[in-house]
Amino acid sequence: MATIKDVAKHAGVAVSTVSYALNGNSKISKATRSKVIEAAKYLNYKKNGFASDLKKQSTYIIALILSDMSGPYYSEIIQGVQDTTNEHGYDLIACNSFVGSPNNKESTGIKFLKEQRVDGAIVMSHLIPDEVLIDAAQENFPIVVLNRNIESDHLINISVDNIQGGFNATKYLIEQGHRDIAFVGGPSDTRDNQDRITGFRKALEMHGVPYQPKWQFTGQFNRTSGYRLTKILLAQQDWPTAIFYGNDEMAVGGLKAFEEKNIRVPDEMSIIGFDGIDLAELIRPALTTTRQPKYEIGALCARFLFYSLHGESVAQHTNLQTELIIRQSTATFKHERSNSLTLSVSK
Amino acid sequence: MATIKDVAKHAGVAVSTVSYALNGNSKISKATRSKVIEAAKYLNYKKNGFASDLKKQSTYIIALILSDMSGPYYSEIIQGVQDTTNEHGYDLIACNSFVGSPNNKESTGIKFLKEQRVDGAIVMSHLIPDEVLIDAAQENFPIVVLNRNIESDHLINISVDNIQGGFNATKYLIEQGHRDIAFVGGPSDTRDNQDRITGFRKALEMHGVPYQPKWQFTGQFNRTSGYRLTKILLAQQDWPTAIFYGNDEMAVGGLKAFEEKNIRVPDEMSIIGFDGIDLAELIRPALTTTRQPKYEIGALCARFLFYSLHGESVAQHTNLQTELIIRQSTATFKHERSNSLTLSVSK
DNA sequence: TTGTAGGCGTTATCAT
DNA sequence: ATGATAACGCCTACAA
Repeated sequence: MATIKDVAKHAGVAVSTVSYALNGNSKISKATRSKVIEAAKYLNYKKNGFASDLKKQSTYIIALILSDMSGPYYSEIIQGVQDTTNEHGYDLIACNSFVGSPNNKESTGIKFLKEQRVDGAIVMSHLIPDEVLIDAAQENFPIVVLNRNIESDHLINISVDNIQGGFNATKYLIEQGHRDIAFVGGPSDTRDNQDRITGFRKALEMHGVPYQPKWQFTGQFNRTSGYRLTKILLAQQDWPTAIFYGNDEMAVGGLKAFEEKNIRVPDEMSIIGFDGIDLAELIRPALTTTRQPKYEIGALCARFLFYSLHGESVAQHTNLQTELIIRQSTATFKHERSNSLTLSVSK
Repeated sequence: MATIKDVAKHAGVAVSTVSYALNGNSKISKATRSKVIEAAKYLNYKKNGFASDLKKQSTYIIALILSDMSGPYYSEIIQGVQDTTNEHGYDLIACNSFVGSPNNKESTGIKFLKEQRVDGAIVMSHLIPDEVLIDAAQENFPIVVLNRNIESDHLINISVDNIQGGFNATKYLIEQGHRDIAFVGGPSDTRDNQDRITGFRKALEMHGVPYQPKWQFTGQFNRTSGYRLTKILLAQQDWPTAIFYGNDEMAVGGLKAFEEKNIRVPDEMSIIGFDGIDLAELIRPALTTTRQPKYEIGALCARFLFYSLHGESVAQHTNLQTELIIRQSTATFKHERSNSLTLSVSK
């Protein structure tokens, strides 16, 4: 690999001259510049990014840390981050934070955070422990975290009001006449899920509907898990008349389980999701859900990061509201259904 | 930011001792090591990744360069790349290659490629010019490219047989009795699209079905474009009985257009997509499509990159086959339909 | 077992 | 306008 020195030698000029010429400094004469450029081309010279970063102490890159780069949920959020990052002339890289390697290596996300290989980070994954974030965040290395609650300098919290979202969704179900409502959710150690449950139970309580532990399920935030848990639920003796799924993906999985059992949604069972992913409106029946302002979340995370990077002060906590979107997967509860359900169980 | 020197000073040892201690070199005594670790913790020392990379001349990171990180199409491919990368103990970062910045800056992808900020790259975006790839690829910097055909050292081509895929899909449509088949595709300057058209026309020709330029449409590989082009197609006087969409997303967009016009798929119109994304089987009617082995593509790209990185020889070109998946969006052509269509046009 | 010192490839300061 | 040179922070012979 040719270095700047080689180019200098080849062009018969000093190293510094090459650096100036290649970086477009105006004090280099036209003749020298073209001589340098030619030599660089001839030697197939490419600047070494690390050396440059090391010297300059900044990269103009920010990292987006996800729990799994391949998830569909992030799609729209990434769009928001991407656009904003671009607007500000920064580069964006995404890395994941899962720990799957055999050698028990740290995840890429943690590595980037610890070694400060970027100018700042947006963390959307819960797989990064709070302490790592707290001691990575610095004056010149701000971090934006989604859906947490960390009180620390240079750490900016952006959250979605999952409690309110869970509350409204449940309230809607109750208003539709449902009193037997199951909650089929994601991992119990994630704040998102906890908050949605909190909202769920709050709504139940406020409307005098008893909470039934037998109808609370815990799994993963994906389709397969939604499918499996629904099958388990259906294997139980008595069924709810409505199900609140922890997210849309789980609801889609649930839908498949109902299809297989020939249970009609929403006539025999109302279901509601969470997130408002694209798929929710494309599937049939179109899914009633709680929309998170995903693009805005992404854009806001990036904006706040840049504000902080530029020394402007930013609110430590920002809470975004959700919106209930009523589609075709929910219906008002009509009493007769209860029987038909019991019937289909017994056969 | 504390450096290794500060830690050395604080711990009362030499710089090299700190380096050894922190990197787990066995020749450091236990006492010294813990002294060093404590000092590091106290000063909140973090190794500077760039300095380290600069010295070591390798990063154990590979870059995945996409045209747009937020696209749903890549989801499964990324999974494959991710798993394989992990298996090999490398880190993976994703960056995009679109040029949207105001200052006409190079895309992040190109920057990473040129400055070799990683140990190797997988390029899935057509926004990176061939020449950039050709002169970025080096002995110690292999590049795997998807769906191109570049003959150059250290450049590994992995392609999906889009011609065969397009051919089989079209053949199937013809076998179902269709003779009036439209092609609603993506950008005409992408190889994927060109190849699918080639396959399409080859099948037409081979079965003696005339090719109709009026039924060939060019747009973008996304839902909106599929929707719009379909509306345009429907605004034309005569309709085909089947449509071959350039990809599944476009077909989904088309489906919406049909729904709006109350045209029943597949009874009145057969449609077929390409790719085999998740959505294709979830939507109603479930989409007949040509499945690309997406996970395998991702995994293979990563594997080949590592082989090359480890000095093993790799085939310069690999061609992966597709598979036709017949679902509910296609039906055999029955003659009467032709009339009912003309009827619905006139009203 | 620990310390010294040179160098990775750039950039930026200061002379010339 | 150009050149010499000292950092940037880390790693690693080699010496002690």
